[in-house]
Amino acid sequence: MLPPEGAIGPRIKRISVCLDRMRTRDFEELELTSTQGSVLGYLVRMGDRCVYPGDLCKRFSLTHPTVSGVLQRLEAKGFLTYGQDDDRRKKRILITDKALECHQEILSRIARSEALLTQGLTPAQRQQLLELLELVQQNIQAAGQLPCCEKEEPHV
Amino acid sequence: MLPPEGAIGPRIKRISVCLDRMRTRDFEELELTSTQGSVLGYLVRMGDRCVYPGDLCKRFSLTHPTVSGVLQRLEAKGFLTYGQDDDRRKKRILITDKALECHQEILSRIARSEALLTQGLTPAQRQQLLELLELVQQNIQAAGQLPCCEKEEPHV
DNA sequence: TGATAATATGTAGCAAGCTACATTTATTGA
DNA sequence: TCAATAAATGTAGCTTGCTACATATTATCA
Repeated sequence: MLPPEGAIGPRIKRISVCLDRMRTRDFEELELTSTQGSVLGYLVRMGDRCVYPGDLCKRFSLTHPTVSGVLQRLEAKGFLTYGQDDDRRKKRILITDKALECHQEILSRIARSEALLTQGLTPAQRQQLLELLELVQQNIQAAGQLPCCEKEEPHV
Repeated sequence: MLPPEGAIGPRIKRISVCLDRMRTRDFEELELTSTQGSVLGYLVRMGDRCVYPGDLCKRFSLTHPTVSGVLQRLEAKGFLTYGQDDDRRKKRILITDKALECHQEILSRIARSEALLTQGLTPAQRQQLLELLELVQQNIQAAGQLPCCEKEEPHV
């Protein structure tokens, strides 16, 4: 029975929540939240390559209703549009000029928050942290922690 | 401009979200969510010591409206009551028999998720990760990332 | 003492997670 | 070919975060 002081889980949760709070404040002047900034930043970095909502689910380990909501809010604010694709089950995502205009701001704010996070760590420590987090992530994903409603239940 | 693969922030966020999802499923048979389990587990471990909502804010780095909501739902499900204190601004939290009955289950589920998280890591790696996360947390808190509405704005 | 400030909590309303269910389109196999 | 399955997304309703605002009580100090 580990005392909470020595527990990894609560510490990760705290950092995640604080980081989201900080980033949402930092993104405020762009009319974006932390999550919206992350998604839009990813779309910007992907450039011309087609991105579908399902890709965002995998990329961010989120369920499709979550991604759906974020995309709807980004569309409502004019940062992207949501079109049809050849495969009409899919929706092709296109970022707008408004998004392109502020894309440098988005990327630099993302980079800034990332830099603040690992401030004072040596490059070796940073690398170590990254590798340890990868192991932790694998542990969770090995435990079958994909979103419940996304799981395929193969027919008998 | 770090590529997302090498970024610490997104990785921490992903792990945090996946962990919450996993724990909420694991807590399902106890009629608790991940957050509710964490809070109730803390209260159980505190035993007779007085705990107030404000203490939970500090403990979990959450704002008071968030804590308020969690406590209200725990009270609605009969896991605790919410009384008056000598200092009538404060509300004293008392866990009920229902909570005491399942407290072993709660604590063992918390321990189980913690164990899964660091499965396969050596004790040294685990310790390293903990220390690195502490540094990261200090970086965030040094950046003044306490909840905005909790901040005292000293009068001129 | 009594006004002002600080402390502790509550409520409203929003974003972002989730599950469960529904819908539409593609794919597959007898 | 066409029924059944899979895939991709949407919606409803919940919890958990947040900010902003409101309220009640205690503490402070001129």
